[in-house]
Amino acid sequence: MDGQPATTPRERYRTQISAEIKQRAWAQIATTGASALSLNAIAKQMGMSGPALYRYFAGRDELLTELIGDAYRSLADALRDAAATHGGKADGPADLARALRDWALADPQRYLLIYGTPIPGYHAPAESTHIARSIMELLLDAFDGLPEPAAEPLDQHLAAHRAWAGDHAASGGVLRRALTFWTRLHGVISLQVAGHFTGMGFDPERLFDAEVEHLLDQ
Amino acid sequence: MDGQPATTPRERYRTQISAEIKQRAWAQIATTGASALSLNAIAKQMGMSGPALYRYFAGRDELLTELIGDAYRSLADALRDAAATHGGKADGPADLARALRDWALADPQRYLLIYGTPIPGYHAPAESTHIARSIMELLLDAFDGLPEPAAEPLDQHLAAHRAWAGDHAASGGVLRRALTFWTRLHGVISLQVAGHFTGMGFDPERLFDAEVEHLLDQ
DNA sequence: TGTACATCAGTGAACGCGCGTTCACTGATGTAC
DNA sequence: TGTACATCAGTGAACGCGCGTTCACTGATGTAC
Repeated sequence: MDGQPATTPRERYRTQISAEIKQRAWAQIATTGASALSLNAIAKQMGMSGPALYRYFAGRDELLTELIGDAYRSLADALRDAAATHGGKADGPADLARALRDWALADPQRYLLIYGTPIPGYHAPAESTHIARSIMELLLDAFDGLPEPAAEPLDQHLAAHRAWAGDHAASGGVLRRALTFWTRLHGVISLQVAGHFTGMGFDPERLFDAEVEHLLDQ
Repeated sequence: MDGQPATTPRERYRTQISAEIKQRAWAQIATTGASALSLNAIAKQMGMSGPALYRYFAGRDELLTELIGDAYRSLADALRDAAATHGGKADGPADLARALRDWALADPQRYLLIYGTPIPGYHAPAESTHIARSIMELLLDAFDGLPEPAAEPLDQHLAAHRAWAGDHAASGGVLRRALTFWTRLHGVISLQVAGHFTGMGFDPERLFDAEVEHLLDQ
């Protein structure tokens, strides 16, 4: 009758519990940071015993791996949405910038899980490399076709070392602008998220907006 | 006979052991990161029992506080040296940029101790605010007196919210350029240190140098 | 120079904690005939 | 519809670990007379 793959009650239950574990893991990370992520603490919150979680994740590292994957995917989605809703290309980069910023500030620890201090002894899953690359492609798309400013020495180097651009046929100038865009945004965001602007008096958003403004005449 | 404050053998011994503790703490941080800093592990390395360290530091937090203070001071010194050795002002900012980069890459974990993900439950000592401010003053000095480019809307906002500039009489344009300089450099450095450039193919140093190049016509 | 005392670095045992992970198990839910 | 079996979520005890920190103590070093 229905063509969808049948989902048994047990399967539904499984995915539900699995989702709750992740959700509580995120809540924990949001308050105490990723290094304090504890399976036992999550289990206790859910009214279960610690070993029960091993029915859902092979261990702490696997849970962390899934969380990092989710974070990456969530960011990629947010940027893809921002790129899609804006048809006209002229404001493309600016929209991506604001999407990145909103995503980062919505949950700073989630941002830091990806772009913050690497967790000692932990190696990012291979999947994250793919997602990171697809994010870069979104950036390249946003800059591709914009009026190109004067060429710079860096353009040649990037054009010659474009492994990160995949199949994208972006010019050296586009590569440079997209990459510079990316590093500048992270400069403002990471300093803000780590609290280095607190007490300085100015509004970080103004600083961020100014960086975005400079994109087009960069 | 000698006017210096007398240093007894005991005092000398104390400062020596104290220094060795810190040194081993740094070595530990360099390999496993700050969150894994362990008093017991340090004591074991030194062939002492754990509680012995309490003769030198009131606890783990105090040791961390001192390390962070040392890191801040070390960075401030490096930047001050870079500012001092260069008499001509034109290249001042570029020298500061390279000093910052060299300092960060010489010991990435030390850089991350300050600019990376904040340690959960730990609050930076008040001293670090002072040092951070003195660093910003070095930046302002470096930009002060350079030919000023066109004014920007951000200039006014910064001129009106200049708590972080202390007594410095820098113009809005100088405030903006110094601050933007700072965030852009951290963008490149933090992404590199967190490993987000690995496998991308290009040379991060070229990207950094390009950012520095843009300083003067910013 | 010698003796009595004070200082203080370091020890070892102990406390209480939480962690990740394994293991044999109970008991409920689903499946096959 | 009913019975026999398989699946599998969750439990509780246990292992071994390392952590920060306290406490009463030993023994060496320094100080005062």
